[in-house]
Amino acid sequence: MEAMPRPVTNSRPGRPAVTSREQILTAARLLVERDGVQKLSLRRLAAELDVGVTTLYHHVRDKEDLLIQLLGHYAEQIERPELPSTPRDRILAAATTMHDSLAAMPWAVEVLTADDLLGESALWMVEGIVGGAVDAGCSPEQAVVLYRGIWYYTVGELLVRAHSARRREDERPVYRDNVFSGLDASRLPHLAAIGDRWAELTAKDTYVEGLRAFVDGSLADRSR
Amino acid sequence: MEAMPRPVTNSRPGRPAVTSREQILTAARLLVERDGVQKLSLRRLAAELDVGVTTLYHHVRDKEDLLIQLLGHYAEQIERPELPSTPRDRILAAATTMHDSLAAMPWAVEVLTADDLLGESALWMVEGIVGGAVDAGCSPEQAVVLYRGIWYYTVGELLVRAHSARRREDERPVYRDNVFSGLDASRLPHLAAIGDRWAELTAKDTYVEGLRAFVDGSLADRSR
DNA sequence: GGTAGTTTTCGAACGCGTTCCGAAATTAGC
DNA sequence: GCTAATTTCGGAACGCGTTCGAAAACTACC
Repeated sequence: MEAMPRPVTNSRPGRPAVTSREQILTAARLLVERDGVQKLSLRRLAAELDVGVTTLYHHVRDKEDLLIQLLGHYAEQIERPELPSTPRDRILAAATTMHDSLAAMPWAVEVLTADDLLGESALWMVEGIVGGAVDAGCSPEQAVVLYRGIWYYTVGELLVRAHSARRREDERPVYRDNVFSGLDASRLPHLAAIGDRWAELTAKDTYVEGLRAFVDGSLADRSR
Repeated sequence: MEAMPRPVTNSRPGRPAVTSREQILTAARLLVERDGVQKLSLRRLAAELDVGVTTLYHHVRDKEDLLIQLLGHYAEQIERPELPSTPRDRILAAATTMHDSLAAMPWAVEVLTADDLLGESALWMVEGIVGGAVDAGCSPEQAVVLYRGIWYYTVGELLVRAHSARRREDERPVYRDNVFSGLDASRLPHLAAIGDRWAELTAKDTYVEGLRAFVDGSLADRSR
């Protein structure tokens, strides 16, 4: 974090910058990996870089922007698996990679809704899904609808599960667990029949199961 | 917000409460409807009730708790439509009601991931989905998986769309619009083929379309 | 009436994201 | 060299959610 000697002529007028977007992102990554994303604040980041807090705002628009760019950094490191040649399986594989990669970055959930995805370097996964859909006989419109559905489903799953995981850490009771015990069996017969098993059933990871259902259902009513 | 004269004997020991959960929620609702959810802060709320800020923390655990309870209040007002008798259509109708009700409360997105749903008064929608699935031949396990998939998909759709809507308000450019113009057609052929139409295609509301695909795909591989 | 126990209130303080605006440090033109 | 333009820096301040702890207001019991 040492200020290195700059070239005497710096092409542009104005006060020379003491830091850069690149340095900020590197430091942010360091902080996230060292202390967790919860501890990442602009003030800490500025302190780490030995820079005024507001200085950061000349390089990133706001904290969300920072996190999005950080996500982009990580997205470049996602290793790209060999996608299957069958269209349907290609869709499933790309979506699963997308999901698992994001699930492996627990801090990412805070910005998941921000952008359709993780940046240019991760578009190959979108391509895998859209291309698979087209190869399976979908029109471009249907392919985009399919991709968006997968994205919604994936984001929802990640956010809801991350939230309930955080709750469990804080030892706050999960709301539903209490409600499902004493249900009015005449008004809500099926829920009452499930009863206590609800907690157990919602604990299971069923991402791929739902994904398969969604993809198969989408491909079933494609044109031609 | 006047302190009304209390009965001389108050059953419980301790300093008498100057406000109640009920009053807090009512005031919060007022603030939300008057100034929007963005302006709802515990400080404003305390000022509205003429009460110290920290006093609120004896009636609600934190702001998220407040919003969840607020959501529960609103959920009671969701009018309950006649659900179709066909299992599949019943699922679709219940899910659509769930989605549309939440979409009509734009402030609700801030807590959507918090709970599986909107409180006890809205369980009839869950019952509609789970019951429909069971009536269609699903096992209880499959029914719960189906419900959770719908919930993930719905939450994801609401959050992503709410986020991009907020972006549009702030006049921040949507990231993807810029990226999709110049794509490497050799690496990402299908995305390049779609090109500029991406923005237009993602603008459309395709919730029900995806929902139908998901439900049909789930029901297709049910037991028996 | 006094004292103990209980519950609620609320001011003070912390760290946070963000905005404002004047100061500082550089280049370009004279 | 001087001045103007330009760009970045960073201190001060705002409102926010949240925590802490001491004081207040009540009941119950002696």
